[in-house]
Amino acid sequence: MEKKQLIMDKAVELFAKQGFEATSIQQITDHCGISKGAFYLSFKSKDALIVALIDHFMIQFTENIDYEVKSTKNVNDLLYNFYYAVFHSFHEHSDFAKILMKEMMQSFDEELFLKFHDYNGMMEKVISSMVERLYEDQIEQTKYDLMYCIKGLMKTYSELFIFYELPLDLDLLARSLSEKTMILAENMTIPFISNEMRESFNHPLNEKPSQEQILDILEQNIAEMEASIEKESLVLLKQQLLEPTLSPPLVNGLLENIRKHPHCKWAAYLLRNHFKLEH
Amino acid sequence: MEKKQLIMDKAVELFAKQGFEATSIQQITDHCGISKGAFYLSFKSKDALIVALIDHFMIQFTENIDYEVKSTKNVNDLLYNFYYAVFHSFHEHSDFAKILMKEMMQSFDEELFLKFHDYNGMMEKVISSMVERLYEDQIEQTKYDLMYCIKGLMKTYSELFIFYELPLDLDLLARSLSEKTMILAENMTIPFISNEMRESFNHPLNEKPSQEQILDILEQNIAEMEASIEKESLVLLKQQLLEPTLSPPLVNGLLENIRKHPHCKWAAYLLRNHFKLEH
DNA sequence: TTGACAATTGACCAGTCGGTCATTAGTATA
DNA sequence: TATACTAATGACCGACTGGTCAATTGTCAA
Repeated sequence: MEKKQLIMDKAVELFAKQGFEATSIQQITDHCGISKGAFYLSFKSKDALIVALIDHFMIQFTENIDYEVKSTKNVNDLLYNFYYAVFHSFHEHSDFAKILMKEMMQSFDEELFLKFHDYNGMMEKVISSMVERLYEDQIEQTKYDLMYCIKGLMKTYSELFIFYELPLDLDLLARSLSEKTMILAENMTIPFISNEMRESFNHPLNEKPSQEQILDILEQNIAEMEASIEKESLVLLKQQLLEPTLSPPLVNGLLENIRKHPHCKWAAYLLRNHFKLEH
Repeated sequence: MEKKQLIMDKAVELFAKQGFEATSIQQITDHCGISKGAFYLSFKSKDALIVALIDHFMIQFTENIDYEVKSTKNVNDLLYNFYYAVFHSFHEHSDFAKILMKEMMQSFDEELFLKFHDYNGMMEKVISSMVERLYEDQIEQTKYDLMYCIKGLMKTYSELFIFYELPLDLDLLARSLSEKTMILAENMTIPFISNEMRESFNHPLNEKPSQEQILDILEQNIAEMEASIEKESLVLLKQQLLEPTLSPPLVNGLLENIRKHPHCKWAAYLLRNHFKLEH
């Protein structure tokens, strides 16, 4: 299994440098010191590799931001923590961030397109819930504009340190962008994005995952993990999913146990939303 | 020569739909109803085609915005006219805008990268001069942040109607974004982008074109045009460049004559900057 | 040491690509 | 009609791609 990880690590490097289409499997396997045949023992195709990469990183990214927003109690810290977490994640995985920015715009493959669409929808949900917590119904008219401004700031300021390799003052950046966001939220009067407009490029794909789907993922995670606190926590959470007996603090603690494990991030995100825990 | 235009038109359609790399020359020639060999009578390679496309549209785009900003007398209309012109151009050439957004991020080819860099630099100059006219030295600290916010708004709101095909209320959009920009300019206090930072991803490429270079371009334009008012204007402007005799209004009138002709946009832009005409 | 099994290899395949060029079709002049 | 010229064609080329699979190597229990 660590062969899979090796391939993913080296592939991310090459994709970031040259792009997905421009990188051949031969290059990847040369870079790994393995044969071409060995690649196909770990991934059934080149497309399967990029899908695995996107899932691997996007799940971590989405979960991190979601957790940060949900676990911030003081509303005054919300924007700061959000931006800090966003750019911290981008910076930590800057090679993947490069791939994301390059390929997101031109995923002609149906499966990839839907994937990006889904993760985009999740991110919008996180931003939306943050905006609602911040301003409740004060900015009903301009809510969607504010969300798009936040996304615009994220994108533009990301490019600065993703494509140019600058030292990054995360604290200053988060303070600067949260100030900009607050200024906009409190002064905007002319919305451009209406409710109907948003619905016309609707998100019919972003269905809530059913309990069965969550169960599947849990069982899969449990199966592929060695004995550990994380594994026991997963088993307990699975029981809780089937028949709730534990109190919220206990459930929350179990989630804290598993969320640090990279392979459990997705399960943690789904369960947190399922149990409607705010932190 | 109109074969060249046919190929460019059809290629833009296909590139917008499928991307540059994913579109083969065979597809383009099939779509044009010509043979593969005929393609190579008009362009020496596939790369030469995309370079020609980028130049063709970027020159028009840059020139349009520059003209709009320079010719707006009333400072109160400046932002509105700027955004209106930007999105009007994007909308008018939405197929090319798609290509631009997709390929700009991943131009591994040295020549293309420098081209994008150059046009980006020109666009920043236009925005910079606009910001300076609007706020002079009131916002020295936050000037670059404001510029990046403007670019962020442009990018994010472009996606709305470039990738989803929505009806576009240009007036509302321009009003909405210019309000946002003004709010930011007047209230921002925490800059993130410092002078030193900007210099570290510097623009050493964006040299002023020399008089000789402008002359070259003028002569090239004159040579490939049939007799017309535009051609005569070009000849007069060439003389003016060599030894200035005409008064500013006359020069301005000549520029007005040529700027509507697609092939003269570039010359008009260069000359306007050379003669330092404000409108 | 043997033999059964799993892991790994890289030559090979069919297909696509950008690009070339001998050949052909079209056209205007004499 | 014959000639001279250009415009246009598409079969062909070499390079490279993602993917396969018979052959080889490595591993470990008997």
